[in-house]
Amino acid sequence: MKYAPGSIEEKWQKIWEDEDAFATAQDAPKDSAKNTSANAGDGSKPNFYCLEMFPYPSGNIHMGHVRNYSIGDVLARFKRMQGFDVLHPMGWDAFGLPAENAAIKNNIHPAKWTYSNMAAMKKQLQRLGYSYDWKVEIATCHPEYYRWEQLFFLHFYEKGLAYRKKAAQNWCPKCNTVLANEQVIEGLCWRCDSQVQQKDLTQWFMRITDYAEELLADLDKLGAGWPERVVTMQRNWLGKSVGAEIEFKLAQGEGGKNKEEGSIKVFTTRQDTVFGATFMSVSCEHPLLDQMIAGRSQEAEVRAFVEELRIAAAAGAVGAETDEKKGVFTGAYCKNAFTGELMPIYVANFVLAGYGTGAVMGVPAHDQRDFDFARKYKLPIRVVVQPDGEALNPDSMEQAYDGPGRMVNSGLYNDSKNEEAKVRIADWLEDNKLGKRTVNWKLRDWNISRQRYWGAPIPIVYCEKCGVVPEKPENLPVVLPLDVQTLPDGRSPLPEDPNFYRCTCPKCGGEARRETDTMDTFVDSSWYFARFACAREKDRPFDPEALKKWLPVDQYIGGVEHAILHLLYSRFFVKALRDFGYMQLDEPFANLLTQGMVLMGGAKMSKSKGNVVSPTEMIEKYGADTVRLFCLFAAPPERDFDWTESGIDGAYRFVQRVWRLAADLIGKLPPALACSVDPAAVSSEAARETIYREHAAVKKAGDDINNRFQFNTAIAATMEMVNHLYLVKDELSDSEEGRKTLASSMATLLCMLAPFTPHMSEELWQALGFAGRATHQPWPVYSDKAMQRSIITVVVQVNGKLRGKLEVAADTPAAELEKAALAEPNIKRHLEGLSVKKVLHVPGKLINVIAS
RNA sequence: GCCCGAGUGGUGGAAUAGGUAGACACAAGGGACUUAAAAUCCCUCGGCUGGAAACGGCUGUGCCGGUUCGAUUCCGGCCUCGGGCACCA
Repeated sequence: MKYAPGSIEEKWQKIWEDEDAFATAQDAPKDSAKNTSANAGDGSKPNFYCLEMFPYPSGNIHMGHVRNYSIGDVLARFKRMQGFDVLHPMGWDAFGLPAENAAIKNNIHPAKWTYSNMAAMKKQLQRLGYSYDWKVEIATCHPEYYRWEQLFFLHFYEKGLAYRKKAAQNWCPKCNTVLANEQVIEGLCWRCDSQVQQKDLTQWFMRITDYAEELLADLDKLGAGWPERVVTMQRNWLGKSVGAEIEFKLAQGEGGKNKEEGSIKVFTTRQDTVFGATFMSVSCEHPLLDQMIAGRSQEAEVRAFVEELRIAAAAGAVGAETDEKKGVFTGAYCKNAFTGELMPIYVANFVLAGYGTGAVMGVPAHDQRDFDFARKYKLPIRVVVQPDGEALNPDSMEQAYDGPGRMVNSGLYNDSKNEEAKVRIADWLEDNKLGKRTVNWKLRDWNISRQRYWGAPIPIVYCEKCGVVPEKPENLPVVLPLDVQTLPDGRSPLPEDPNFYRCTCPKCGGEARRETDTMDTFVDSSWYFARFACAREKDRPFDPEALKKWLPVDQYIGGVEHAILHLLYSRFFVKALRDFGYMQLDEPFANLLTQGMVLMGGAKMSKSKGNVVSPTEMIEKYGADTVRLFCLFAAPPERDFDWTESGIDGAYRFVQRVWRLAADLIGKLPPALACSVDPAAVSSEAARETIYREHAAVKKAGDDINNRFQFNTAIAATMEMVNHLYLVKDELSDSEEGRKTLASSMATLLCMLAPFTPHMSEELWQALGFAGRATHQPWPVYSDKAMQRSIITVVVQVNGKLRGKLEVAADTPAAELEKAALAEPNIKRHLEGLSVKKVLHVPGKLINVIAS
């Protein structure tokens, strides 16, 4: 019986499909509720939602997909064997730019390109034997999907959570569209690495900042189920700073001829250092700037400086910490209400217009950047916080001091701790209406407008009479027209397609123009996991009962590159949908596994580097089972691993080794179930040892899969079992009890391998004459009794060093054991000339003789 | 600069609760089978070292120190690599 993976795999994929082997009970029972306990006790089947990040239909799956989906599939299959009702769906993140680029390049319609890619990739996924319930497949480019997204947009709009704003936006010249802040990585476009520019545009925003506090607070809830670094990355991205806003009134400076009106507000986390504020710096976009410099001798110089910064920003030369701190005096002053002193106002290149108030009070003694700036422009430095046991001298300081200490030069706050002063000064600001406590976030609202064609239309209409008018829910979906020609320069055809943009105003019925921007595709992927729970729902986006049953996702698996983008947007969406009344859920993903990359020669696989391994070729050569097995055996899932030819060869060898082992036993074994032989019922040592190893392997593999996602060691456990079975199979084949033992072990082995190499397991399960399907077997149950060995090895140490081993009966009394340990020749030798102080005994493990 | 994570054989990696370091593989070497090769099956495999052998000794988990009968594991300090954030006031 030769191992021919191709035909076996095809055979079983067909059978699984015919038998609808991976169907989920989509009609949730009426009183369903999230129930993830394997022993619910009430007879209902516990449920488990296993989800892998759905792919963009580029046309071909790559090894990263194979790894991602193999991890998910092992878990889904394992959970089914454990008795869970498992939802394991797959779909397509089908809108997006590559479809348009391909359209331009190959002169094919984006829709056609996308749909044929989806079909091709679906075949590839099926070829890998993944246990998806394809009946709930979804594609975000389908109007039946995005109609609900458009409905959600109307809710966002109605609640003021979607709004239009003109502002400087991140613009990618290559993609011809704006980008959200999250999509700009170190000043470059996340997709094409082009230098991002700034452009003034009117765009639609989602008010994600309204949820900042909750997004931050709920990170704590995720703690146990999410990798710490993802939580940290989100926390940093939200960027909460607690401090105060302080108002500084403009004041008459020397020879001031200008009328000084208004005030400059700053945000600071260090209001305790306000007595040390000796100058003010503002961004070049500060609203009071024009007024401050108008007619002053400094005007020309300031304008030149501002222009210089603007050119740099437009070219994408975004400021970095390493850039030289530069500024120009405006000629204007403001007054520090605490010291009564005048503070010169500078325009400075390091002040961000978009953070805080666009103005910063300069406290040179206690902020490094202000310190550098003050030294450069000869501005006064005043120490107001003294660290314990050290006296800072403003003239000799070499760097700012930003640690804790006692207040000095700060009027009535002197001598108090700076943390106390922080509170009292905040109180004072509020009492005297010169400021207030406030919180600042790094998080910005989410720009979701894209000047692209292949996306979900934003359901908004512009009417000359009524202004911005939301589409009526009953008019949804606003269908993206498919009968358009993509434009060669990448611009969207929608603004030039009257059939699309011409419409009637939902309010007054007059002629109006449709919004021609489409939604960021990250909107599409921010709620797909919920739709999977009730994908066939026709008249509403969700069936609340189904959501209650399946959400949150019990295990979400995907690449860490989505740590901020997708995972943050999805969390926001769930909270918003909850507030719209669609779900009772705070967080979408209870547990998150971020899998590592598949590398080749230490580098990420990429076409340009020429180090790509095609999954299709590998499957042809070795079969899907081997490819799956290797992806999981090479390393633990979170870690990157290197693809090696010899590595997959090894996996292939193992698969064949199992095959030969079973082939040799076909027709010789009685039908059996996993773990079905009582060790007390066998007489031979070989049989007992085999049963012992069988149960130990089940325990280890189950633990490794369930609690640790350590698939590599779970596989290692099956390998050890196979190695052992090779050694004993001839001996055991000779007796009735031996054949029973072998049959039980083989059943156990095939069950344990079923999540990893499902086709081979099915085929051998059938060939050995076992009943039913390997896929539908319960996960084997080990018994502690079967794992009790009668002879155990006890390690003997002298002063913590291994000096000998004792093979003894497991029930040897402790005193006798210790005696035997001391009598062991090598131990005796090491104790020569020493006196025994103590004998430490860890039962069943070791004896440590402490002597000196 | 700040915040995470990781450093273990020739290689990928094990050691789950402080208790036999190197499971399981890959590579390498040897043997059996074969006319031969491949495949397969079996054995060896951290370094140094004693012994004919059986079996021992020393050393060893990035570096230095600490706690402990005992440390890859805990604590303190450092080094290197990887990742994230980065003019955030």
